[in-house]
This record gives sequence, structure tokens and C-alpha cells, in this order.
Amino acid sequence: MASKGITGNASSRSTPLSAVQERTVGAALELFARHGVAGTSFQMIADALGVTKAAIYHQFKTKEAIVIAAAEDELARVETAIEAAENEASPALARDVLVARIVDLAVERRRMEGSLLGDPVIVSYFSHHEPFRRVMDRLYRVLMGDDAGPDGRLSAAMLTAAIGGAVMHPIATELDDEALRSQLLRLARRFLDLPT
Amino acid sequence: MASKGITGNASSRSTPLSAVQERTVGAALELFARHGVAGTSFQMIADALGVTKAAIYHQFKTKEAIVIAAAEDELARVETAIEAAENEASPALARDVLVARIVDLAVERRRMEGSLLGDPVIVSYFSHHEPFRRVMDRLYRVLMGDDAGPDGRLSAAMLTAAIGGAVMHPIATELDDEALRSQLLRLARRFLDLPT
DNA sequence: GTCTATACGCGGATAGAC
DNA sequence: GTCTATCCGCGTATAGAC
Repeated sequence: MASKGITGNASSRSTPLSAVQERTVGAALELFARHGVAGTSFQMIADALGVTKAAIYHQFKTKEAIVIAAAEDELARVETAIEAAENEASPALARDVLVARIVDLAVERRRMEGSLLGDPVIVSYFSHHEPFRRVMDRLYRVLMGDDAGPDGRLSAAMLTAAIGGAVMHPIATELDDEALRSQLLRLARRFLDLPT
Repeated sequence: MASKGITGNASSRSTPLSAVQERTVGAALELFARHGVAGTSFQMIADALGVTKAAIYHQFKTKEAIVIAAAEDELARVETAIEAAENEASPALARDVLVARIVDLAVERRRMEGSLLGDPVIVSYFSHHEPFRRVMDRLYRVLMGDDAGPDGRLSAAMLTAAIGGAVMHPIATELDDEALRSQLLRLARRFLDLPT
């Protein structure tokens, strides 16, 4: 669950992370999920890793750097899903696969999605982050087809927001993973006008 | 924009707020929008109001209390929208009105929605908050009809998450209010299977 | 890379006078 | 209700040894 198999050549990351850094980001991610980004301190991350704060400063110069690395880590997961979809035989199949994988991802990582996507730091960072935009572009192209107008991008944003937002919604708290997954999949497909 | 006309009898708030408290919440809300909940300190709120921290502590015993009051303020806006919808002549009309008003609300308050809905404090507070659940129930009843199965609630959650999430999505940053509004309305109606 | 030690500032919160 | 003053703790960050 921590840091294997996310990377590959998928990562549109500024600087590749060392193994130690990956561990740090993994620990941070788990803490972000429980306490929120702002609610997670260097001290907590250090404790979780069994090292001192100073040790972490060696890998990341600021807390923001960790947050961004974590966000890029999550983005890489999405990229991996997109790549899997793009390798499908037909556009229709690609779309099916992608929707399913996005839903899986969101459910599996329910706690992270919220803390990260909601964080002001991340939002502003990603809004002028080229790699992020490219990922969103690929995403919406698979989802909406090449012929999607300029509005396609917002549709994709809305769908991902819907999925990401729904899993962290208070209402979803009561549902177990399986129920949540099947419901989301059904609703997402309806949003895309696919047969349910 | 600050504190008029939101209340009425709509407010399912624990304790009604005094005029001073309303001012404080208004200022807090604006700061939350810009800096996030965690990024907003008592000091900042005090500065915005031109008073000292201690003065604020007289109105709210903890920072959490302010956050909750702010969230309830936003919730009251939703309630007002629901009430307006419920007063419509037909269920179909009610649904149309509600969708439109929810979209309006989200666009108008794009910055708040995100900071608040994403905040861990709010999420956990609302998840066992009866008034909030009642509001969501009324919401989904208007949107989905009385005959909505047990899944109706999640559908409503997903729709509101979709709208709320889309407005704070990095992609939406580039759109002006009017474009965002019309796009969201179109997509939301499609989600509900309404004629576009 | 990791440690100990230390600094600095700020945020949350309280006491008590006006 | 608002002020001044003050406490405490924690988060961020750096220096310098191992």
C-alpha cells in the first residue's frame, strides 16, 4: 500500500524520489488521511518513521515539498490507470476500464483524496502545473472521446470531483467499501451516459 | 454578502448567533476561502475585524466553534434553497429550481465550498450531526423524488459533491462565473436525467 | 543520513482590568 | 465587550557532531 508499483514510467514528477523519500511520502500520506494536511506536523511524520525531524529535512527542505511530492504520488496512480485504459483495444473498452479504475482508486484511498484535493496548497499548486493538466487532458480524452468540445475538460473535472467528493462526503461514511464502489460505478456510468 | 437573509427560520443551528457573532463568522468565512480553515488563525480574524483575539474568545470559546458556526451558516443557505424549491407547485418544478439554486450557490461561493467541505473538522462534525442529515434528506427527496431507494441519498451526495468539487477543481479556476454556471447546470441536469 | 540540541515565532487560550 | 499582558506548547527550521 505504501510505495510500490505506482511509479513505472508513469510518473510525471519533477524529480524522481529516492527510496527513503518514498517511505517518507508514504508515511506522510497516511497521516494526511487521518489528520489532514495542515494537521500533520513534521514531528508526526518523523515519529511514524522512527527518525527525527532533522532527518526529514534532509530529504525535503520544506513541508510544502512533502505535500507536493505526496500529491504527485497520487497523481501518478491516476496516470497508471489512464495508461492501462489507453492500452485497451477499443475506445469504448478504454472508457469502461478507466471509469472502473478511477472508482476503485477513489474508494481504496477514500481518506487521502479528500485531504489532498481539498487542500488549498495543492489546488493552487496544481492549477498552474503542466503535468497535472496533461494528465487531466488524457483523462478526459479517454472519457469523453477525442471529439469532446472545450467543455469536455470540465465534464471530466466534474466526474472526478463527483467521485472524489462523494467518497469523502459525510453520507458515504456509513457505507462500506463494496457498497460505495458499486454505487459510485453505477452513478458514474450514468453520468457518462453508459449502459448500467 | 455578509450575513443578511441567510437565516430566516431556515437555520437548523444549535444556537442562534448574535449580531457580533454573525460579523465574526462572516469575516472568518472570507478568510477561510482564501487561506483554508487550518490556515486561518484567530489573529487573522481579529485583525480583519479590527479587534483583538481576546475579544473573539468572548463570542466563541474555541476556534472549532467558529468553524462549526461558519459551516452551519453555509448549510443554512442550502436550506433556504431547499425551502424555496419545496414551495414550488409541482415536484418537477421543485427539482428544476433546486438544481439551479444549488449551482448558483456553489458558483457564487466557489472559494468557501472547497475549504469547508474538505476540512476534516467539518466532515467529522457533520457526519454525526442530525440537522445536517435532515437537510441532506430533504435535498435528496426533492431531487430524486419520494420513491428514491436507499441509494437516493448517495446520489444526492454525489451530485452535491460533483458540483461542490467541480467549482474548486483546478480546471474550474480558468472559467469565469457565467461559463462555469451554465456548464454545471447542464451537466447536473444530465446527471439527473433531466432534459437539457 | 541520522543524530542531539537549540532558536524562533506563532497559534490557541486564559486572567484580570476597563 | 474590549483591552493588555502573558502562558504554554508546537511547528518550522538550522547548526554541528557522529
